[in-house]
Amino acid sequence: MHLARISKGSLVETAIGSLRQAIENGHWAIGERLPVEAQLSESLGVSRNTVREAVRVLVHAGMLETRQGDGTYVRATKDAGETLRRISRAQLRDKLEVRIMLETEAAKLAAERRDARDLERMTLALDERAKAGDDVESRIRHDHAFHTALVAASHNPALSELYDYFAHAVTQTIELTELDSELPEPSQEDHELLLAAIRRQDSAKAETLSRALLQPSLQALGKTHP
Amino acid sequence: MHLARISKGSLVETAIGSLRQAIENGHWAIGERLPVEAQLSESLGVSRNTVREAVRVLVHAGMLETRQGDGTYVRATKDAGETLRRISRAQLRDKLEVRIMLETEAAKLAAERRDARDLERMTLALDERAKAGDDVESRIRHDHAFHTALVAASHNPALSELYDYFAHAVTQTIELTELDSELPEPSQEDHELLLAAIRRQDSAKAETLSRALLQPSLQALGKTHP
DNA sequence: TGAGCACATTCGTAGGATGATTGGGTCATC
DNA sequence: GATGACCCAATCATCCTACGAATGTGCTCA
Repeated sequence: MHLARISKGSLVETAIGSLRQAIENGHWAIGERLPVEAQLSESLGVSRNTVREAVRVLVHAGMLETRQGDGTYVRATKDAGETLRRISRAQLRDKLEVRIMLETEAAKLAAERRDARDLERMTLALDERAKAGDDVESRIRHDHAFHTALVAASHNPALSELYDYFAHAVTQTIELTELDSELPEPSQEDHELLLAAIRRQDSAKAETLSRALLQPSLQALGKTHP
Repeated sequence: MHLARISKGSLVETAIGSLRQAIENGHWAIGERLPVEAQLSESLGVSRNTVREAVRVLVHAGMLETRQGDGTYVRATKDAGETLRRISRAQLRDKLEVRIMLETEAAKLAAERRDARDLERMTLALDERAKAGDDVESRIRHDHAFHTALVAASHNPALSELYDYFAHAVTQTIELTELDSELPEPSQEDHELLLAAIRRQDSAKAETLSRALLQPSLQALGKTHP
């Protein structure tokens, strides 16, 4: 049996929740200035230190902005941190699916936008990957470098950042659950073909090959895996 | 001429950077316990309050975990918050491009996985959108509901969360820069066709229609827009 | 009019004090 | 020996007061 915890969390967490909800409900509009810390401290019934920790968290979540000597202002009504927290709780299969779609779209764009430097980086990483041979640790490192270079060749920084996050999240989960051995590993040839498609700017082929690269891993995962 | 700022930010920000780098460099392994607050306070040369604010931020970034009466432990070596911060700084065009690719992939999946409830929600939202007529505020609200329902029909929570974030980020930026009037608005017919494709599980058509829906907006944006 | 300065306001940092929680050790009991 | 109650040190959580730093405002004075 599972008993719910009595306390909903620390005072700081409660304060974060109150402030977040007030902002999401539009209690303060974007650009508007919040009451001063002392005022918030009194309203929330906690000390100024506690308010400061809560505000600092929301600042890093992109909701607030503080300016010393001026005040605290609302920057956004959506909590970016909460978004990632929910994503991190998603199932491995779903995260891997997102990673694959990000990489596939990146491959398409890369085929259209790649320049000489992009090709150079991808080629180098792939060569190193081949040289790694049975050195698993080295092969994984250069494999990662190749995929990162591929996504970077899309010349979309937002996409690159997002891919890095999902690739890292997926890798870490796989390592922690020790699923490595159960998952199929894409061959060097598949990688070479993908790079070749991008080199000759064959966007459609790059899409197909990229998707095929990790699709087996996705199918090896049941919906039951965390 | 532009002079670099002397200080990289407040002491708390500096402390966050130090701790983050130490963790990323593996100074403490995952699961390992950090020194106590007093120790960190001395090592970083800042007060304990400052350390606490920094640690609290990293806890919400998913890197650390604190347990009262026990200690502070490393949970991950990548800072999820930093990822979103970089994404939020990306150009509007890049974010819109990511939003479009997320929605397009979602449309494909939705065509395969949608159930009766999904179709019901999408149909309802689209009908309301039509009824809204010249009521811009209402039309936007139901348009948003339709797109959210469409992505939800992919039955991938991670994808849904991600889409919500980008849709929100794009919408907010557009509103703040008052670009609304310059951007083309997809017609009701285009939406109806997309829903029809999803209803008859025509994945390929859903992909094409979804991409076509927002592609004009993307092209209306130059790389120069923030 | 305009430049510069004084000042109140506000966030930033420091240090100490106390409470709450946890984990481990001790010890009596069976 | 196993078990449970209890104590205790370590650690985070919260609060308080004080002072520093930065900002915006309004006033002074040339």
